[in-house]
Amino acid sequence: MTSTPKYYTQKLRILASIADAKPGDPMPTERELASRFDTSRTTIRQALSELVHEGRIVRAHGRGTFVAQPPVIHVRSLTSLSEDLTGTTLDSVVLEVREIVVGAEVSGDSAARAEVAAGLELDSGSAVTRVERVRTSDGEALAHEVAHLPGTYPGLAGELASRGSLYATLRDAYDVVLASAEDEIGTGLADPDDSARLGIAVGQPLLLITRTARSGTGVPLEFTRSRFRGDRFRFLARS
Amino acid sequence: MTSTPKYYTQKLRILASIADAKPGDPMPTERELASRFDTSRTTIRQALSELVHEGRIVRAHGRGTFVAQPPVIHVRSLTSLSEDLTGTTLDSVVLEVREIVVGAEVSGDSAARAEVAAGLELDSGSAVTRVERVRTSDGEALAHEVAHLPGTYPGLAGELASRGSLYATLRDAYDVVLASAEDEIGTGLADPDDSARLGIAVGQPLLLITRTARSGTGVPLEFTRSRFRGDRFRFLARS
DNA sequence: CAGTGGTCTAGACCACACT
DNA sequence: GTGTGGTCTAGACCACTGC
Repeated sequence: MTSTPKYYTQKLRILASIADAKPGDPMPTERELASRFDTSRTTIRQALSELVHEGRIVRAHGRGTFVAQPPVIHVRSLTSLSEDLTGTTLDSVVLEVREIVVGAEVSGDSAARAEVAAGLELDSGSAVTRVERVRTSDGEALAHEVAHLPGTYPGLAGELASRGSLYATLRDAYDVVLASAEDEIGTGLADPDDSARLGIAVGQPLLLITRTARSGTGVPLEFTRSRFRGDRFRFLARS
Repeated sequence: MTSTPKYYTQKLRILASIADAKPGDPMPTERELASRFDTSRTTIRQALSELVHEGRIVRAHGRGTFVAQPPVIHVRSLTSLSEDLTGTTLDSVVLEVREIVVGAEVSGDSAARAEVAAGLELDSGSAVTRVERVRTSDGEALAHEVAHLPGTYPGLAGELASRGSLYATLRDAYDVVLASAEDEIGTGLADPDDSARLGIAVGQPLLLITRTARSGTGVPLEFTRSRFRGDRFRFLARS
């Protein structure tokens, strides 16, 4: 049997020490923990890093380390296809709405555009509307979401701003009704872009969700990639 | 803007160097990479750790580091409630089948038992059948799964052995039909137990899935907690 | 400015696999 | 034994926050 590494012992001790702490409570500093547990700061950081990955604590550069907030649970209902939340509200901030041409041999993110074309089952050169949003709850950024809709949606930015929900906007302003959806869910790690957009550390676990929604006749109407904070979010699928 | 850390630059360089490598191909050793990129082994390890978390490479203690296999996608179909897989087969190894009493004030895992009682909507003291399995694909351990079924199932271990699928066994041998299910999905980190059971490193990201399945009348018939390897697995939910 | 977390170093020793 | 990855140290400096 492998012996337990030191950092893991420290992790459990730290976990026990915050068992009845409230979200937002400050933790001892890394140097303080290192001296208290008579170990190196490196080892303490390894223990703290796992607790950060598990969503138990959060680190704030220059300010300190704090006990984390409990996770938000995102309910994805089958019958209504609406998005809902237990307890809190999931809002969104639109970063950009623009038209692009998919599958084209343009510089840069051509792989991403080919993927969108495949997801929407479109030919190269088709026009697609791209909607980039940050999903928030209580003012805290939880996810970065890029949706792609086949064709053009004149005035979409304005309609979205006044309605909030993308699905409600599609239904009410454009008569587009989604009948089924498929979500592929995996894990990933925050890169520097995620870090900046979501205010989390690089390397933090993410929940990656790729959604393809279709009409009643099976025509793809939406292809969306979402990157949710793994420490603050859970996904609920009903079937 | 924050400057890019050195380990992140190395990560991208390493990623580029294995762009056209095949799964299973050996990587240079950590010490070799450190000397080649003129940096410390610590920094190289930080870069490699992220690639491990992302499922791009795997580390084997004492043997070396290798390019990882592509992930397996688990399809969770709504209509049949059956479990299926794209490409490969998802098998299972039964570790244990036994009866327990939930919610009881016993030593140790009383919190877990209370949780099971709540999930199955049972009173404290009820009898429950506990089925512990390891899910495998191509002989590789992908997940650890603990299912709880209300009541007793005489001969379940034997029936399971001859049929394989838990749902098929419940339906064919016990006339238990599941009509709906709810999956709560989040991320987690491998602890030493996960590490031993799944053959992965402590701290590796996991996909945590808690499933509650019910009869047509809404009575809970199954409460299962699964811990899937995040680097080798994706979950597909249809609705 | 002082204090926090973030990165990096050079080196040591341990645990494990293979020969 | 040799070589691999796994853990740990003591210290340095950087980047950010808030006084």
